Amino acid sequence: MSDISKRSIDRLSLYLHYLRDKKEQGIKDISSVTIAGDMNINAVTVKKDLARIAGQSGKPRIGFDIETLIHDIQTALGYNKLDNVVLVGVGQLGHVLLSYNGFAGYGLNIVAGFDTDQSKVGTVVCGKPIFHIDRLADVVSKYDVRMGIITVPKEHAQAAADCMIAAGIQGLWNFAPTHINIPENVMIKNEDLASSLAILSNELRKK
Amino acid sequence: MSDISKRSIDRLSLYLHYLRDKKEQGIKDISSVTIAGDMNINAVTVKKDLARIAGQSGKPRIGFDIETLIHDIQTALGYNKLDNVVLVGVGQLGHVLLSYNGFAGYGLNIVAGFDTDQSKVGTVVCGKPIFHIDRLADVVSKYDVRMGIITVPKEHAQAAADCMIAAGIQGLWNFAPTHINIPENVMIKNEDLASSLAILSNELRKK
DNA sequence: AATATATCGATAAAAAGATACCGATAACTA
DNA sequence: TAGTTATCGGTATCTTTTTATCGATATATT
Repeated sequence: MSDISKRSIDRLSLYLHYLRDKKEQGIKDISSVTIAGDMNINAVTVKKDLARIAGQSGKPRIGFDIETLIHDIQTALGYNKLDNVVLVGVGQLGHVLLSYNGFAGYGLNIVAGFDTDQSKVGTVVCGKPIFHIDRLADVVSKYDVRMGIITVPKEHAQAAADCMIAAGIQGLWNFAPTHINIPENVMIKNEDLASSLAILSNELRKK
Repeated sequence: MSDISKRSIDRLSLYLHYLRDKKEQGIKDISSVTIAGDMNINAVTVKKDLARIAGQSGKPRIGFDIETLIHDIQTALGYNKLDNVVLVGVGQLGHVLLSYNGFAGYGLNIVAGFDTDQSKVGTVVCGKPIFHIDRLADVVSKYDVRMGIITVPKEHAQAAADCMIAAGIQGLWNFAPTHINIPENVMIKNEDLASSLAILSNELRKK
């Protein structure tokens, strides 16, 4: 159940957006071929992706029940359970993420922000308290936090990561544009806007 | 030269961060095996990635000259030429991207922001003028813009994309969490934070 | 009720990507 | 100067992912 490829996860996420749109339009059922056509993805790929995660099996001449399918994808992507996470680095980007109310829809609950700047400590951003980094371990154990978001300047990214790992965090979501060393048992996902951009730019140049 | 795989581009971007760190530490040369070891990537993969884009060939027992390698990666990723882009949707996230000075280092120059909100039109964010969306086509043709960033609320994402495509933009970088329909000849890169998160969360669950 | 058709899901083939192996080469060492 | 060693780069293999093909099935149509 857990061995979904990264590309498949990426696509599932796209299907989800697409299906929610369709549902809002009042459409009840949809076929994999229709999805594939609208999204410019090979139909068999779509079928494979859906077959792996769908509880229902699609009906010939009808397709899949959209509502059930949305639920299945959400479950597969982990959006239906709630994970507590913390955020370290309450700068501009940190603010944006703290303020983004949509995360709950993705099974993510930011319990608190952390910083070393005393002028930020004690404030509240969008209902989330900002603590000094010293209190990280407390919060992590209290709220059973497994994931942490890094939005500090790149000079402090390694130190922030070390703090979080010491506090018991197992998964890092890194927005700082730098390489971070982590032990084997910790996962990291680098959110590198520049590389996304490079991919787009590269595709564009091919034309 | 242009047919670098997406995964390779992703990795090249990581190498770049890593190599810049090493350069700052005063290190002159580095071997692919060292890079691979530090980054937990297979050594052959690193060699292949570098071989494809490096102008120099690495020297036995020394490795690659870091400075040259950095330059080669930047060239391969398109960071050494400057592309003009526009941004549509001057909300919170739009502000962050407009304010981010690091883009220049990635060959990206945001020439202007666009919005429909009259209270925003005419203002300047971080040196970049905000225009009404009606003026998009003018700016695109004047500055030879090929790429556009979408940071509008998801309800308006399709309309924004249509505007940009009509204005002649060929590549879209979409931050709105929704599916966008585009013609065949236009490229789109969906920047889906939720799916990144799902990938991390999924890896975490495997353990 | 019988037939036609759209769709699914499974199996097979093809393509892409990652990994292993090995000879060649240039720097280090004695 | 000669031998040793670390590293590169190319070829071959293996794995993963995508795409193609085909029979089965449920729905719609006549």
